[in-house]
Amino acid sequence: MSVRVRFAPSPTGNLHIGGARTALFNYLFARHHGGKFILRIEDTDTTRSKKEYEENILQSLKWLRMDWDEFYRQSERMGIYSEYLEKLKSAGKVYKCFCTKAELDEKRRKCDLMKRPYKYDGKCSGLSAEEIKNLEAEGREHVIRFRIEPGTTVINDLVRGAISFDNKDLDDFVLTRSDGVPTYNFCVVIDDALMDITHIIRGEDHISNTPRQLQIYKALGFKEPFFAHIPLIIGADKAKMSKRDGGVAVTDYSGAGYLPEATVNFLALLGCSYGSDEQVYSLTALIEKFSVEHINKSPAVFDMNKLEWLNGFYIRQKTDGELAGLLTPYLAVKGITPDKTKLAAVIKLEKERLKKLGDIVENAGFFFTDHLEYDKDAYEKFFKNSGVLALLGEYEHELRHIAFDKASLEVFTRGFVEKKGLKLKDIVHPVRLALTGKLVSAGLFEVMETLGKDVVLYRLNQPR
RNA sequence: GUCCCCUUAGACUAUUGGUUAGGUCACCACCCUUUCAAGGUGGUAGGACGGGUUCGACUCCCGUAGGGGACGCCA
Repeated sequence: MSVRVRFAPSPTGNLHIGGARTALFNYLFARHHGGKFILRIEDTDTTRSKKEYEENILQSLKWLRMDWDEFYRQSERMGIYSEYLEKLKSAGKVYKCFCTKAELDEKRRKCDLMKRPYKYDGKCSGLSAEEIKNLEAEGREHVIRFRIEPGTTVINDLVRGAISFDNKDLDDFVLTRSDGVPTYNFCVVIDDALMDITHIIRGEDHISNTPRQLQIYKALGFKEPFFAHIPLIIGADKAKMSKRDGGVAVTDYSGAGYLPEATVNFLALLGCSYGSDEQVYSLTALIEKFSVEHINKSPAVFDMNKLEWLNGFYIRQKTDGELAGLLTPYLAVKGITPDKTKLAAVIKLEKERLKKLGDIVENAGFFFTDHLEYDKDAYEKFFKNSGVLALLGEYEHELRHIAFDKASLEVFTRGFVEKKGLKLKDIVHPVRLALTGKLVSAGLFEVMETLGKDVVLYRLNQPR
């Protein structure tokens, strides 16, 4: 049987960067084996699921270049779940539970107080037909719970080997809510079985759900899939990823100007290896080399440094033309709409200095503005010095007669400082400050050439 | 607290009982140099701890410590 895997996000938030990695591993596995990658939206939580989140998830997956072969939405499959619920009912595997949320909350609170683990106590598991009738007559709502069998449940995990659970640590969990909508633990099983999912690759946060799900497989006589629980991504502080780690949503990263190639490459490297010391992998290369055997067991820290390095690397691989298209939106949001020639010249200078596309604004904004903002400390240091100002004045004066290409500018400038008995840096730094407002930039003479004579002469006069 | 999982440098990883424990990011130094970046060269830094098993342990087993996850009418 050919491989079929799925990514099953719930649309209760934007696609999480960790979720994207889970999707990636599934995608790589499917493509590596020539199997199918299925996308299934798990939207049974009707109060929290939002269409906009589903759209964000689809958009993020597309941005990462992951295409899916089949698409499902659990909310559209309700009939199927109730059909299987009937089977469980007639097999006596489930029961109605009339406990209210308030009652359960109270029990949980008490357990917490006594430092005892909470587990549903099975209060309603032995209700007689008559008791049920009476409760229903009172108009009491109920959920359906699954009756856990005694014994032990073993997960044969492709990443971790055998993981075994004593069923007495499991409680009778809810299959359908009081409004009749089935819950996650029920729907996943039905869907995975009916969709012929062969391998379930998901985050290790699902390990503890797996024994419950396995019980449903057994009760319904479904064939068990293979499981591979992958380690989670954690933040620099070793806790869950948070906003401070650079964003939790894929769209945070796309928005900041990380390239999909870099993001995919980086995520693929977290918690997995590919049989060589190479760090740079295209999607195609990842597909070729991916293997669950190479997935690690321990959580991986999301290392911004490495992401930035990879992203800078991929930016440098882009052609100037590609970069023009990529960078334009980042300038546009700042109201900058450069002409093609100017943009091309700026890209040449900034390309190898960008860690992310969004850096273009900070790095090169001065090329496109009429109102320079000067670095405050640097301004004090250089432009409160009459000697420096006089020097700038002379430089500007002589510059009027110089051809404005970087080679001529450099020859002239070197001659100028030599004549004055100065070092090159004595003129370069104040000039850079006057032209860019900053102490760091691309090569000064290239900057001058790109800025053009008029602007350069004008800006050299401004500090006075 | 209970259950489950994990543990090679600051970070990601290689190693599958015999290696001078390898690579990458970060960091440091030097080169290049007008600053930054890029590039080049070199460097600092690692098997959590304690017991076993074995001729030999990073690798296997046990314990401890630390970390992560789960404990919902969320997924």
